[in-house]
Amino acid sequence: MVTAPRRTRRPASARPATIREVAKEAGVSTATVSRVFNDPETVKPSMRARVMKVIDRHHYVSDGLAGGLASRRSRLIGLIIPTMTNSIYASSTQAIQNVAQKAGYTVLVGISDFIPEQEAHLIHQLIGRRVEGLILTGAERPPRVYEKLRRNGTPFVITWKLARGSGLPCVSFDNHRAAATAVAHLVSLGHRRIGLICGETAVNDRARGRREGFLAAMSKHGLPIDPSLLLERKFEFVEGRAAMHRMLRNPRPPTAVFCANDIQAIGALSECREQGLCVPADISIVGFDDLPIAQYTTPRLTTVRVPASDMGRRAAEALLHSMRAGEQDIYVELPTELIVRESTAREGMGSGLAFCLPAV
Amino acid sequence: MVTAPRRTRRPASARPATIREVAKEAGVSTATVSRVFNDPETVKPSMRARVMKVIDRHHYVSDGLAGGLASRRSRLIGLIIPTMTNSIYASSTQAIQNVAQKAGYTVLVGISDFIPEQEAHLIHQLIGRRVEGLILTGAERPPRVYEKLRRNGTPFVITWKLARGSGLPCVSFDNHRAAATAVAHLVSLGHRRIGLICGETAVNDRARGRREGFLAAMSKHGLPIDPSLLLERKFEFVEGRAAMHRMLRNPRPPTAVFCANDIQAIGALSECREQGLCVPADISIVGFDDLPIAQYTTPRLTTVRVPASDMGRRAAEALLHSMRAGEQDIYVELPTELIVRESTAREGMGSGLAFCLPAV
DNA sequence: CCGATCCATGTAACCGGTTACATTATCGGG
DNA sequence: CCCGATAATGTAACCGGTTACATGGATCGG
Repeated sequence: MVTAPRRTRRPASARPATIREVAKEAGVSTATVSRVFNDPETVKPSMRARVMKVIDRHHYVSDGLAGGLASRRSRLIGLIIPTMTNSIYASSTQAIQNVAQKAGYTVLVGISDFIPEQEAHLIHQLIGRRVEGLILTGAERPPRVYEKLRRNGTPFVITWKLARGSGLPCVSFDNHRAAATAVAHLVSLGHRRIGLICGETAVNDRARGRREGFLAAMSKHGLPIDPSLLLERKFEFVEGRAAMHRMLRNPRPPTAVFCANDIQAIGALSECREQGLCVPADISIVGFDDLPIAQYTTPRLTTVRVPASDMGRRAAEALLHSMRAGEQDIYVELPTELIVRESTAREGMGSGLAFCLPAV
Repeated sequence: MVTAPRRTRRPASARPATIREVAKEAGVSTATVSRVFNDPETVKPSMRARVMKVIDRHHYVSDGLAGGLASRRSRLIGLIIPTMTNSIYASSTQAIQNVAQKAGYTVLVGISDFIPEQEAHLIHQLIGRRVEGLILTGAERPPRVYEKLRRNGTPFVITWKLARGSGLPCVSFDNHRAAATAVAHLVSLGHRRIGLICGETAVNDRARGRREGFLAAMSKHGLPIDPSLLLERKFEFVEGRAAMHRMLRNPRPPTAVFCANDIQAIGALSECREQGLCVPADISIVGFDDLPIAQYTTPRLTTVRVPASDMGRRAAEALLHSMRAGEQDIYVELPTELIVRESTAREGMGSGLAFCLPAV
């Protein structure tokens, strides 16, 4: 039996051209071709033109793997976010992409789905891709992960969570304080029985920060905390809805609910409407994030605006700087802002007001 | 003056370990270490354990650039989408990520922002990263781009647009037909004066498909087309709002509007409410995409459900298959579905109905 | 007990760029 | 017209993995 050649060659047209082929055809050395890309000023215009012609003719695209390996610069930065279904991450991601692109970097995005093991795996993968820097979401992960980052010399920065005291580089706002602001707003409107709907604190230190901010604010204002009014759900509309459903079946339902993110808040809003309750007359709702959609709900959502885009931009800038400078002491705290719209009102206004929505 | 060494070395702890270091310390050859990763069954368990110990101790992470170069397999697939702010792309992206991950691939996402040059640039970049396959949005791009893909042997698949007749591989639904369905629904409710709000057809062949579907359906039903009722805007809530504002200031406003995406539809909805109009009593609105949020608007949005997640999954699967098989004839058409909710009603019902929302 | 076979491992060429350094053109001044 | 400086280009050793092939040891049937 005749053995076929081991590696079946693709048709020539589909095998990308190499720098040596280009160099040969242009009658120059590979170094010159390389310089045409990386240091165009150092090659004489006439020669540059000659090389460019060959490049264009062959649709030559320089191999980033080889280039990255040789130069020890992948021109890649990594980003890990927990989910794509919450559009708040779209804002920060967009901002990061912008900064990165301007600096000549490509962004590798990993989605962890709130699963710590998945996140650790993604970090490993991205280190393997030799990203020159990494933007992480949240600060909580096993020490071995941080150790791996350190040993592989990958600079990183944490977002969405202030990593106070830990010495970890971070660019974020204060989840704790922001949540407290929301509670303070509700208290100032006379609410005393306030519920909380938030993400799963076991796998989400941002949600935990907000929860703790909520609890701290409650006790600061001398309000009792009813554990049956503390609900944790996944980041989905339906989950927010289900949580609110539960909240309303409580023998003593709350007069206001703080939702630690807008997605759940909008689900909650919809559940109230379904139950024939008027927001804000019967019950007040505060969200968190200030998604674009928050201005378009009925009623418009009172929420905590989070500097997602700014945070992304500054995190990326800080990361690029730390990549160049080699030092990692980044600590940036960004402000949040309570946006009061229509979903919150004085406690005890009762139902039947003119602007109360009828159940459909 | 004393010259410093050219390349300042990072501290040893931050220089990632190499396979040769690991091999040496474990007392084996680099081939064995490599096999521990890529072909674990072929190395004796005792040896594997010995190597793994060294790997763990050093937090060794194999260099994907070098590996990709040597094996000619980057284990990367590329995805280009126009924007992150429309969450419909999150669904398809998520699905793609899932399939890719299961097959051992990482997804490189590029955002084109609806700018053709930007898209061409991203495609070039991704080819350069030696993605083994590429998932594109829409079919329209200069021939040189397709030529570049061909010459570099990068398989690809087009999504969000059926590339009929062009012979280009695609997995999509039919924008044209889906839009026509929406119009048919409105016509069946007695509407004759129907407006269109859609994306910018000049840079978006999906929007163009929907627009053409709209026009075709209108003339099929013998309805006149008023150019002043054909509006194109960017994909933003505010843009949909502004478009509807314009629509309503028309001397003869439409009784129904088809919005070629939900984002703009929700903006339009909000503008109607602002103007004291009742949807659907005064004016009907149909969206397109069926974003999760469409169930939570007031009124709930009638819209065309698009198989985003399915499409992403099938596109990724088809791409992986075509990467292996080396052939590129993919043509998959997925169904869409009109989801009738509350934002559409019979024409001429007039205002003042019980469930009409008062302006706030 | 020997050669064929198979399994586990080692050797080293190679992937396609980059870049330090060497070499050759170019140019201005004496 | 020659010399030294400078600009432009070439040479070839890497970068850190992979893998075809070689090698050596164990197994086994005859």
